[in-house]
Amino acid sequence: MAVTNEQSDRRTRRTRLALKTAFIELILEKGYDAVTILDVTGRADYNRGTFYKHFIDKEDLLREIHDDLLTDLAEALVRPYEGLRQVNADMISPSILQLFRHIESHKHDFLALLTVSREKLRADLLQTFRHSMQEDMHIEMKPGAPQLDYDILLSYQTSATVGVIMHWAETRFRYSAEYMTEQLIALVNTPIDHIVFKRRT
Amino acid sequence: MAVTNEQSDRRTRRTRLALKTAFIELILEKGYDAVTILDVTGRADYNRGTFYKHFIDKEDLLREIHDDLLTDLAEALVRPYEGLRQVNADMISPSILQLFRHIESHKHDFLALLTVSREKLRADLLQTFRHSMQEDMHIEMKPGAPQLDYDILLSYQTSATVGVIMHWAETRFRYSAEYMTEQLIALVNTPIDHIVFKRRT
DNA sequence: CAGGAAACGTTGACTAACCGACACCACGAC
DNA sequence: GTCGTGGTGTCGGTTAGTCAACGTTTCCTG
Repeated sequence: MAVTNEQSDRRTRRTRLALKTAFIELILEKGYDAVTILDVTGRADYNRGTFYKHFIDKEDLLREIHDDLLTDLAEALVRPYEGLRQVNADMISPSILQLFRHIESHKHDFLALLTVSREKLRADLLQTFRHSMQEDMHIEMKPGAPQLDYDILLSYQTSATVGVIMHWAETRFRYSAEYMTEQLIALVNTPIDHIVFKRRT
Repeated sequence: MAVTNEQSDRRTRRTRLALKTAFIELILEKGYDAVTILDVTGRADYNRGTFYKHFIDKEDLLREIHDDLLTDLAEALVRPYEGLRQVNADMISPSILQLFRHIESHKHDFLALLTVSREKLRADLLQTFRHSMQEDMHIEMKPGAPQLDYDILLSYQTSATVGVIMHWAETRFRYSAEYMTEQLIALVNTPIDHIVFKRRT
């Protein structure tokens, strides 16, 4: 049997979404291991057999949720750059904001994935962001500035961004996407020698 | 073709509920007359043809929502009395609370019906409440108390209750079901001659 | 360890929902 | 006038989801 359709039929879209949503809720409530297929289909109000029309097993469903999220995030990150011939520093902020807003609107997905596999999520975020930035552009230094290596710059920036995102999630998204963006952009724009670290008295 | 079953199949339950919910949302957004079948099925994400598998037309759908609500309310009203041989005054409060809680949890339905046909809703509420109380019980006066006519008592009580509910809805359910119950019970228990109406100075 | 419950994974017959197409209206625009 | 444009109601063929049933595995508890 061919893998059949993708999202063409309303019914499949509805069902897959309902199963994913139910799964995420249940993971947050009782933890990944404790969730059964029966739980998922029960919560979503579908027949148990229907699950197997769409997914191989629990891991398969989780993997798809994971992949969906990462794909969407990568897309949100580069969408603001679409059509632009070159990207100046002032275009970074909208892009980061898009990214943070998307995370905020999918915070349950994010938290569920976080509880299941924190380090895998971090690693995949790093890899995805790096990859989609690398695909989309390269850099060129203004004359007089020190020449920077793009690969190193990317490592620096993506690590910092992902670090902030993980912290944001782990503190349960206390602040708004707007505030987080503001802070991150401020950090990017502040040379380290403008900051004074003082020893606690 | 037999009328088939009622709510047996998950699919029919899902679909009917989704269509009803979408319809209610749309009524509140743009008004009953402006809502098309295409709007409803679009919002609910179902094929237009599916609508006609379940409902004859827009009025049919509205009528069903209306009937559902009234049936549920009547049921909520008498459920607390179930199994009791006799009902004393102190059992009224839980019953009213049940009723108000149910309305609160279906406030969108209520508001939608309110905007479509205010007076029909009031009339049907009166009729339904009166009917389900009349079915369930009769009264007996304690010796020494003035002998009251049950039919008149019912008119008095149901009108008062429905009046309070309508006011509650029209002020967009500002207060909680608990508060409304408290107030209504206090009114029932306060003889009119304990209240002093003063002319505004 | 045995026995039983609970979840799994799969099957097959049935049916709701899908989609695209049809003809029919109502209405406003040109 | 008539030409869209947009909503209605209906149809037939196709496909997703339903339910009940099956044997299997897993895991707990007496």
